[in-house]
Amino acid sequence: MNIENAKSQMRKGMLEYCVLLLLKHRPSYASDIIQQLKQAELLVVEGTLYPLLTRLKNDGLLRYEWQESTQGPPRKYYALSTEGEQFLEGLDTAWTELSNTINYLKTITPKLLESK
Amino acid sequence: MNIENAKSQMRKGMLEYCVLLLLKHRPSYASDIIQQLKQAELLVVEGTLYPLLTRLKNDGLLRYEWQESTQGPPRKYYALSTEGEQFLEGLDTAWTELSNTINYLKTITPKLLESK
DNA sequence: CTTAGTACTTTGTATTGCAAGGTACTTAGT
DNA sequence: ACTAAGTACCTTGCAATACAAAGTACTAAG
Repeated sequence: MNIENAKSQMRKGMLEYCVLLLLKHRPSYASDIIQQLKQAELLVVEGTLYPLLTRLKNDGLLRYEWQESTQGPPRKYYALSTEGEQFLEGLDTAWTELSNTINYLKTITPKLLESK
Repeated sequence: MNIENAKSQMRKGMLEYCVLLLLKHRPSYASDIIQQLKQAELLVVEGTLYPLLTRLKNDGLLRYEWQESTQGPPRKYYALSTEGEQFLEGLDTAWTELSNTINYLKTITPKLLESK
């Protein structure tokens, strides 16, 4: 067990939320999403993102359309469906609840954190 | 894909963090931990927690000692090791970073949230 | 026509949450 | 004694998913 593995585990589930947040902002294609998440300091790789996008599309939360690129092969631009927007609202709630829970747990153990 | 599964995925990785936070507060045994997390509205079941505690112990992050109970069988009280405390600090950092990332992603998409 | 760049996809592995079932100790009732 | 109920710990099998690695395909430049 190392801290990197723990971070990776923390990202689990959050990735789905982050990707939907980004796509709500604007439709994007996979490589673009990876770059945007990188800017937000969330490292994701292709082998993670492509299956995730396919899953979300198969669940009806996303749709996509091909668009020509001025450079290189065509791109698959993903965007939220109506159902995807509703789902995202559910995730917003879940995130708020989880965030509150953890902050609550942190408040009951402030002593040791300050004693450093 | 349903929202419950998504929530479950979100909890992944966070559970480890939450359990360590609780054990920093005070040494506890498994059933007690489940009750405490329930109070914090984080539902965890035995089949999840016992393997997790065993993992953390095998990784040297926790230690335990048996204690007699006035009612029922003896209990395994888990507590953080020195290494566990350091690990927890790493998770604190990871949590803060992840939290900041998501809040940042939320700030770039405020429009649609307000348009409801 | 080869090379580099970009983009999409798939396969195999490891981790881990969870449902379900099992073991064992203690106490109370018959 | 024996049984039932309560508490606590543990294990097995399955499903979801992050990730590394390797593969396919299109475009542009030399």
